[in-house]
Amino acid sequence: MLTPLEMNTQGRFMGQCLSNSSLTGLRIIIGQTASGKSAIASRIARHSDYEIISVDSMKIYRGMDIGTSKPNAEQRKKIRYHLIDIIEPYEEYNVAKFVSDCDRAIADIIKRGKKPLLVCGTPLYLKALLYGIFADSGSDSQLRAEMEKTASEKGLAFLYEQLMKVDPAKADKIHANDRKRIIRALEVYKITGKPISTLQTHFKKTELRYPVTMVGLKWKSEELYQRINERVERMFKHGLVEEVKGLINSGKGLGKQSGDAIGYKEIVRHLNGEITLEAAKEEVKKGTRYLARKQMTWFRRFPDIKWIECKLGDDTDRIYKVMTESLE
RNA sequence: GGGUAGGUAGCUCAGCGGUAGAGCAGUGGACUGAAAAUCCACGUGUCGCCGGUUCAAUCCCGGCCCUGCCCA
Repeated sequence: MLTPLEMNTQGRFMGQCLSNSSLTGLRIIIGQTASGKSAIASRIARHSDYEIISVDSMKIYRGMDIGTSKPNAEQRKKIRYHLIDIIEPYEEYNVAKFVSDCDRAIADIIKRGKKPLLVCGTPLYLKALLYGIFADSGSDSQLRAEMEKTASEKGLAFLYEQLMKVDPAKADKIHANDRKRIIRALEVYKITGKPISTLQTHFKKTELRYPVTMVGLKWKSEELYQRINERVERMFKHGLVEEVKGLINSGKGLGKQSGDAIGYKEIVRHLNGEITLEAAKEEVKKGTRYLARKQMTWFRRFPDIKWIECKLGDDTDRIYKVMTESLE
């Protein structure tokens, strides 16, 4: 039998590859930032044979603990977590790596007779896991740098025109100002000789790579924002600024991707003397609200999510009960 | 009680005799190898209330209510 990773390379559907014990599918908890999904997932895992897989583009970085709300040492003693602390902040990561890392983690958990429980805060990663992603091209940072240079010298429109020539279908789909997507599309064309639009076909499939059961925590935005504000206050109280200072002073510093993390980029600006601490805190709150909104635009498009309505002051036992029943 | 400044979008405020605008906040969407990234789009609100002047009032006049400040 092929491993999930091998099947992914071949771009084939592999849902049936899972053992019989998980026929109802991969259990996935989704929710906006600060929705409480991690806490409830931990509680579920503590009382059963689940292991948690983090589907999160920022929890992968070692040393970025407070700002990404990772599980604490106590929790990690009781529950096994995957795809947390897998690389250094100065290292690079991407969706495709996530898909293969996650496939491997799932297979490993199942092989040991346990059940994976995915907790998703980065919807793109989940989508790529479920639908697959083309495997013909990596990325080329030198090529990107050259194109960035061209863009600043001759204007982005110059690159967009190139894209219109080599891949009109893709050019049509993206906006002429969307620098990153224009550069990526040209990068793929230059590496593979194929238009990226002919490779990016997986998301249109109707069959998923895994059968799934998805449950989501849903909040009214005002109440979620209140939780966000409280959580950001807590992060600062618990030493987020010191954490960022520590990362910078370690010598290696933050990377291009990890340095974009909400809660980190704002504090870096504060430490550089650009903004006050109070302003940084407000920016972190604002950025987190923005993140929550963007997560929701993805979730709205995911099919078959069972939503659990949450309210401030809710009985957490009730949510736990509904959640465990939904995941059966 | 007297004086004074004001009451316009969720907030801070600008504005003008021809029924209104900015910043911030907020909202919707796109998204496949940087995604906590990148990009696109979205501004009707009793202009405090009642009356008057006027062809026409958010704007001018009068009264009232409310808020800040000053004086008693």
